[in-house]
Amino acid sequence: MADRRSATIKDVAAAAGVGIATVSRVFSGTGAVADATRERVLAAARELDYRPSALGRGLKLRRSGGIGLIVPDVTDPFCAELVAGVLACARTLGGHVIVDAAHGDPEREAEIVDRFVEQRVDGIIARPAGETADWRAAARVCSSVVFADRILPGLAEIPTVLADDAGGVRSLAEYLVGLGHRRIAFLGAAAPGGEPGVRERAFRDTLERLGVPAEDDLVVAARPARDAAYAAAAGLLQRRADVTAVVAAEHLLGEAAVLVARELDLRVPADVSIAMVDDVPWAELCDPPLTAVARPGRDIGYRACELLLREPARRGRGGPVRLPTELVVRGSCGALRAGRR
Amino acid sequence: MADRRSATIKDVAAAAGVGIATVSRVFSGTGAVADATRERVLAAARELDYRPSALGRGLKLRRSGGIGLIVPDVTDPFCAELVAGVLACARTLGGHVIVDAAHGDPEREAEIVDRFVEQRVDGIIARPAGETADWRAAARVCSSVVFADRILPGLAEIPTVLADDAGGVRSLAEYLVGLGHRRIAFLGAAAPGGEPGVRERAFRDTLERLGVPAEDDLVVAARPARDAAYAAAAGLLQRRADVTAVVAAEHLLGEAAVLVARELDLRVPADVSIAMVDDVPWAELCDPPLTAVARPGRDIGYRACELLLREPARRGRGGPVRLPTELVVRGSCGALRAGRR
DNA sequence: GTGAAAGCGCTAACAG
DNA sequence: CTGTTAGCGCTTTCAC
Repeated sequence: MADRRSATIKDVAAAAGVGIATVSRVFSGTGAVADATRERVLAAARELDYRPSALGRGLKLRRSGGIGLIVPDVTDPFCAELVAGVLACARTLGGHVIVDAAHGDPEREAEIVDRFVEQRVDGIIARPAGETADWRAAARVCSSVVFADRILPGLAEIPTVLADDAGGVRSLAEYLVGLGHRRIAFLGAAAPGGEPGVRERAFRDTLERLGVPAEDDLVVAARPARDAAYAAAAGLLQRRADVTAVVAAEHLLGEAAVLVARELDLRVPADVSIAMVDDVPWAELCDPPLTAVARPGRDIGYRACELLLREPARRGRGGPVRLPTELVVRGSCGALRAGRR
Repeated sequence: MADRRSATIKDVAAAAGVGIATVSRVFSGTGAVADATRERVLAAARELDYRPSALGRGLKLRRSGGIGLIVPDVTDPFCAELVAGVLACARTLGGHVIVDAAHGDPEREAEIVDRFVEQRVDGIIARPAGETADWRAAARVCSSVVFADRILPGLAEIPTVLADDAGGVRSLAEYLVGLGHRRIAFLGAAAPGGEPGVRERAFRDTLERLGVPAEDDLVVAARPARDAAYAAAAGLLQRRADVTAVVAAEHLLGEAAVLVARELDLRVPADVSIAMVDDVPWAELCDPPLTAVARPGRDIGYRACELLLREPARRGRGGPVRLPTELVVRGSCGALRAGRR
């Protein structure tokens, strides 16, 4: 009880009067051990407060049993869901998760990957910031890699789990057009958030398909930061007072739109309809509650982890896994009536 | 390049024509190595794509260089901030962070602690769910423990970093009384969120000090879940139509209050003022924007990590570290006018 | 400065 | 069924 350092397998073996291999068998669940012996070992272990060392085991097995997870920012609601999904899956599969945030910086991301490799993680899940990190080497040397929520152009061979962002934006656009809107603006992310350009392309394609002009002037891109988002939204709404609806490609942009509309004394949805991608928890707290496309962050994380740990075979076959989104209609979009604004 | 298994220190030593000890010295920064030799080693390592194994090093050093972090739920905004703070600090100190969520379940928490001990983490930071886990053993056997945002009655000797919740609630109460409110309700958490009862006590004390009656009937407790929070808020506001202000002890309760007020067609703040603890990102998106007490989640995490890794000496001395909160006044509280409601 | 050797705690043959 | 043995990759005396 007052041992300076914790008991080892050797101590337990001695105390139980067995060989260390037997103790190992008891704790690793490998091989067969007589019930009586097992009891004796367990008793000795309990007595000594023995904890098998994952370090020793890991060294022998040359894997740590952990997985590395890289997200841009753990405080982003979507990322947090992603993390939660990975944790949930890892738990059922008996692995632990090392988490780190790259904050969109490819250099930093590369460092994190390096560190994960040193830790000999069993695999890495990342919402990648860029191609600086040596993903291929990471996947090859000691672990496999799965991307989540973002596909990297040059690394198509890395298995990936995505939300069907295109489908989400499409349903948003169809919904607004269905309400009668014709001058619909799109607030997109400049540095890609999701497959680069996918959302914007889906927006344009859908409008075109429905015979609504997608004016270039109504499609703006902002850096994914609070101030930039606000600036973009304000610029748009002031420049084009005739827009009747805006689609925001991510929650920061949606928030900016709400704030700007309030600032400009535009009523939502009477003066302008607002809808966005990402059904953050506060969407229903807004007044009016915000119509949004829910992306399954948790499922993406869970699935990515499953892919990594459980289905190494199926990885990457047939392109990225794409999970469905869901349009959640609330009160922030209204039917267009003639003569508005 | 096509090695089946990654290069070891031995491979590098051979390739560089030196002993493994020298390679070790180069990579661990220990001891002195001639510049020429170092270059040779580095070159060989680069050639072989060598990554020192944290497993081997950890085994030798009997510590993994990582820390374990336990929160109730990574998707909770406050917890997410806490995690971000720990990550930030760990990064500067060169450690990695294993994260897991206990979801308020002491059993699960105990399992996580066990697992962390097996991993031989250098320390554990927890927003503890309960006393089931053997915190003392964890602190003794192989790592130290620091609590964050919650103090455990029976474990006062564990160093702890807290927000000044009492101060936060006090400022909220003072603010509302200052606006003229006299019938102020308190929505508290039944299962403790923060030091048990601290917020409620601060609320009652403050009112009393200011000569305002704190009616028991106006102080209600809800389980920290969405539905329970809503039920509690609805019950309160319907039962006592005469309350003019409500203080919510955490963001779930504040949100519930907002929703219920809207449901009941109460205008905020004209009919009822609402303020809450926890300045979540969407507080300013509400209409009207919510007055709230900001708790420094990130700082708490950072400080806890610092305490764990950098200042083992100062730990626990002089009671818990208590970080200040800040009252953020927005538009959800108004001055009481005679004859309201 | 540098190398040889002895483990750190554990698992996996291989004998018995 | 169980014990013995040989490492897994690294750090660290201790000589040279």
